[in-house]
Amino acid sequence: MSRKSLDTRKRILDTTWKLLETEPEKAVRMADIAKAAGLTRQALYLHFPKRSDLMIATVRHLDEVYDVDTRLIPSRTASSGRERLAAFIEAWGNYIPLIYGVAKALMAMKDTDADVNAAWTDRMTAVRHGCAAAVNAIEVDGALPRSLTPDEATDILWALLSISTWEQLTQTSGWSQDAYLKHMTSLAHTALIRPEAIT
Amino acid sequence: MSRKSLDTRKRILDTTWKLLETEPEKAVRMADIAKAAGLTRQALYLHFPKRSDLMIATVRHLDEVYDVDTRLIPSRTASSGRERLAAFIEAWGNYIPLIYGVAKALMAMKDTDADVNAAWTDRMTAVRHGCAAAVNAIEVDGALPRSLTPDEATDILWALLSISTWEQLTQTSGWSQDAYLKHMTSLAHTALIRPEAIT
DNA sequence: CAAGAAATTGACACTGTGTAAAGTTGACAC
DNA sequence: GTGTCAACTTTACACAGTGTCAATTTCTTG
Repeated sequence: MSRKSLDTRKRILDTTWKLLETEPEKAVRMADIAKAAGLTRQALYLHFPKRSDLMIATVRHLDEVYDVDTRLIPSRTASSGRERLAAFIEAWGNYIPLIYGVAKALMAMKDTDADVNAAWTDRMTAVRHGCAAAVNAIEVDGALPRSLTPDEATDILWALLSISTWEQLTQTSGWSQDAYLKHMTSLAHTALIRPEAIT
Repeated sequence: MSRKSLDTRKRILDTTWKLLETEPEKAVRMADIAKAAGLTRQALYLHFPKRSDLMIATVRHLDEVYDVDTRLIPSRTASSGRERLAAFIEAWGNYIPLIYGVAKALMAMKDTDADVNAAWTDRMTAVRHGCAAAVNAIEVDGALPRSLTPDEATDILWALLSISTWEQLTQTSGWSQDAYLKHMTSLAHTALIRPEAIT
C-alpha cells in the first residue's frame, strides 16, 4: 500500500469521523462521505468494501488518535478502590463525548450487521474490563456492599457508564458534562461502596 | 370504518407485535408483516400508509391492551416516598419486558423518522412523569439527598429505568428479571433517599 | 341484487448499498 | 521517452425495501 493510498485512507477516516460528529442526527451515506472526502463513491468502495468496514475502521481510528489505553492509565495507578473508581469514571466519562457521533452510528448498525456487532461488543468488553478492575480494587479494600457480588457490581457500573445512559442524561435531559461526571461519580460511589467502609 | 376493517386492523397490530416480540434481532419488513397477517403488502399499506404509522400504532395498541395507566396506579396509592418509589419501579420495570420488542423497533427508527421520534418522546415523557411523582413523594418526606434537586433526581431515576439500561442488564449481562428488579430498587433507593432519612 | 368497501394483482418510482468494467492520470523505473 | 503500475474516474447495473398507482375481483350488507 503506497504512501498516497495511506493518506487517502486517513483522509476518509477523518472525514467520516467529522461528518458523524457534526451531524449525529442525520444518516450519513457513503455518497456523502465520498463527496466530503473529495473522491467518488466508487473510489471510497476501493478503500472500504462495505459501509460497515468504514464504520469499524473509523472507531478504531478514533481509539488510535485518542490513545484510549493511555487515557485509562490513571485508574490503574490509583491506590484505593474509591480513587480508582473515580479515576475510571472520569477517564471513560470524558471519552464518551469524543466518540459519541461515531458510537451512535455503530450502535445503529449493530442490530443488522454482524461485523459491526462484533466490533462493538469488543469495545464494550474493554470498557467492562475497566469496570471490573475498579470493582476489584473496591473489593480488595473490603468495601463492596455485602448485597453485591463482584460480577453484579461490575454489571451495574457498566450499565451506569453506558453510552446510552450518558446520552440520556446529557442529550435528552440536557446535563452538562460536568454535572454528568459529578453525579455519576457520586452515584457509583453510593451504589458500590459500603457506607460503613467510608472513613 | 366497517367492522371487518377494524378486525383486520387489530389482526395487523397483533401480528406486528408478535413478530417484533419473537424476533427482536431481525429486521421485520412490511412484506413479512403482511404475509404473517394473511394479506398482501399493498393491503397493509391501505391500513397504514407508512411503516412508521404501523409501528406507532403498535405501541399505542400495546399500551391499550396492557392498560399501562392502570398498571402504574399502585405507585399512586403508596403512602411514603420509599414505597412509592418501589411500587413505580416494580410497575414500570415489569412493563418493560412486555414492550421490549416493539420498543426496540421504535428506538431504531426514531433517529430517521420524525413521527416515530415524537411518539417515542411522548411515551418516555409519560415515564418521566412517573419518575417525577416518585421523586416528589420522597421530597415531601424530606428524604431527598441534599446534593440533588428534584429535577436532577428525576433525571437520574429516568436514566436508571430507561429501556437501554434494562436491555443492558437483562439482555447483555444476562440478569433475570427478578435480579433486575431487586437491584434496581436497591440502587434507586440508595441513590435517591438520604441515608439519615431511613428510619 | 346492487353498491360500496376491502382486498388482490401487477407494475413502477425512488433511495441507498454494493458490483463491474473500461478508461484516465500521474509517478517512477529503466 | 516509454512502459508500467496503482489510484482514481466514469458509466452502468443488480438488488432490497419502501411507498405509489390503477385496474380488477371478492365480500358484505342494505
